[in-house]
Amino acid sequence: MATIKDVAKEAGVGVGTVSRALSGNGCVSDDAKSRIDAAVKKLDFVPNQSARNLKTQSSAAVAISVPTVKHPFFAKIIYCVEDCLSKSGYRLIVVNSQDEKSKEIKILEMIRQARVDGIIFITHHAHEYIDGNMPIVSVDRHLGNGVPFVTSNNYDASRKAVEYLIERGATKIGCICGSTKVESEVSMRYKAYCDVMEERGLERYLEVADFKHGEEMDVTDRYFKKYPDVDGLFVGSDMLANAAYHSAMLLGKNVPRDLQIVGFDGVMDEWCPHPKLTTVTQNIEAIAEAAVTVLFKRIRGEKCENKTVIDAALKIGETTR
Amino acid sequence: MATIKDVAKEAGVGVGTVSRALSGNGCVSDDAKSRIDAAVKKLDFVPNQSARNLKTQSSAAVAISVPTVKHPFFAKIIYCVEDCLSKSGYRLIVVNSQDEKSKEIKILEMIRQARVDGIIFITHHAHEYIDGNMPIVSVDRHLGNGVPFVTSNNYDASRKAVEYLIERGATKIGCICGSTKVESEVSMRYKAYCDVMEERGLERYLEVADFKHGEEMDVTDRYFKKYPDVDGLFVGSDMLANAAYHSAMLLGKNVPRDLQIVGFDGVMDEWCPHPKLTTVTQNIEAIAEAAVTVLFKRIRGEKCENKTVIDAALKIGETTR
DNA sequence: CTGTTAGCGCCTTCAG
DNA sequence: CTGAAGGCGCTAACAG
Repeated sequence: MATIKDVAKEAGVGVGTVSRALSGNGCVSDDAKSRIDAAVKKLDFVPNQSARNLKTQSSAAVAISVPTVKHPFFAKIIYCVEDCLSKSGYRLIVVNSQDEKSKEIKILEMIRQARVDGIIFITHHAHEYIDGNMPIVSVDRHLGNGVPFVTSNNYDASRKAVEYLIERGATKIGCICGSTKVESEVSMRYKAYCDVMEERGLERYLEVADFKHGEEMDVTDRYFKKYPDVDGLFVGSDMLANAAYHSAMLLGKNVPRDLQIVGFDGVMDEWCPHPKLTTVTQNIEAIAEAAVTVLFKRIRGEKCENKTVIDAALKIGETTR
Repeated sequence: MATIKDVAKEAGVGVGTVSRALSGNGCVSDDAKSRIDAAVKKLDFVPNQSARNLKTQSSAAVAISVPTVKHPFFAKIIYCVEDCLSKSGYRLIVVNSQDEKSKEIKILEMIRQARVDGIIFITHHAHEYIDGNMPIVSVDRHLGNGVPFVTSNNYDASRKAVEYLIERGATKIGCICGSTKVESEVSMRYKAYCDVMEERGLERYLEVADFKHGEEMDVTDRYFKKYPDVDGLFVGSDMLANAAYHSAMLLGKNVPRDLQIVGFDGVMDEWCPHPKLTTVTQNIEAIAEAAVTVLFKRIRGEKCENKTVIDAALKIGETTR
């Protein structure tokens, strides 16, 4: 495999000139440049990234840690982040933490091993010793210690969702959300529900459920047993909303006639063509882009906003009237 | 940040000894070892992976290229591959080719830049200049030139699926499959259907559709318009089978009473809790594990089997009687 | 068993 | 604008 030295010899110049020509840092005469290009082509030269990394103390790679890729929301985040990074010549290393703290700690190690320049960290755990000085950004979670994060405007969007149910004539409005172990913007979703209910003097039918991926329909079945006659339901995620739809249908409820459902995320439509949920659609492309932008700032050591909010919009589907 | 040199000085030994102690190659006295351990701890030393990579000409990283992570099958493959690799201390770089050949070519470049030790390549395109000497393995695709690949026993499993429909009383049995641009094991799915139909002297209602992710229901709607009275349907993927289910239901067909459906993949249940498809379940954990095993052999330059077949089993759900 | 040494391939001053 | 030279941090071969 040819090295920069071979190219230099072939082109009849010094290695420094080749390096400058290839990296674009510093000036090189057109004459030298064209001879170098020819030599590169002739020798089929490709710069060795490891050597570059060692010298520049960076890796042109970013890691993302998610509980599991096997979840539509995370899959889409990863898709968008990768798309964004590849445009800047960066690579994305994906790690499934499987919600295990020990695996997440390994990921944190990667920063120190110079295997990655930064980390996008989506976790349910608290990590004491990470702080805002490290090249880390989170999504939807407060990792604390000044770690910047990107999130949708969960509270406002959720209020709109609940108010929409009222507007469409629902009178007994319930809410199901997943619980979160760390302080998360996601909890704003049921907070908004509670606030709206309180303001309107309406009774609450709230369930904050602790469940695993795959147990969604158990949760919704249980909910309908407990509150059989709600006619409006705001659900904290589309996976759960989809489960609620099927639970309700199997119980003989007609959606949206007997029960209207509004979800949150806007990711299910890619996987399940039916039903088309009325749902708060997060702008995941924008979230990913913002996360990458903030992360790059952190990598360069620049100051950056601690919290970035991306607008989410209510999208009307077939589960409301 | 401490280097191996600092550790050596602190421990009062040479750098070679430290290197041997840390990597485990070569013998080190217990005395030296304990002093080195202490120094490592005191200095909070972490070996620099870039330097290691440069020296060893490897990266302890593998890349996987898929059309999109936003597909349950690929998401699960990635999940399993990552799990497998992380146990061997390897990292996984994920690339969405978005079905674009140009992006795939970039990925191939990564190998040469020594950024990755190997590639798991899942593509719809032909790449002329890759061959069995490169550390590449594919899934379900014949990349040709001796590139090894891992696949389910598509043909046999599909035959069983079609025969199961017959067994359950279906008489007008149709089949919908996605088309593939390269020679792919996936085409065995409709080949099996055709063979069974032929052997039994039954008429075929086959549609090999060329469509994009997201257009599934267009395909199935069209299919039912063309063949309104099939009462058994073998579908080449779960995404499509799910779409067929919803298409049929919206047309007033009762599944499984009027129409029985068998899918292929076994991945939808994680994303959509309903309906529980009767489907040929691929053993993706085993596929991923085999792909990694074969890839490691290729990386070490060992000979390996060109084709690895993993058993897929028919799983009975609620879309057959 | 151990210290020393010579690079891995590249980038980046530094004189010219 | 350019060539030469000195590392980046680590491993592996070598002579003790």
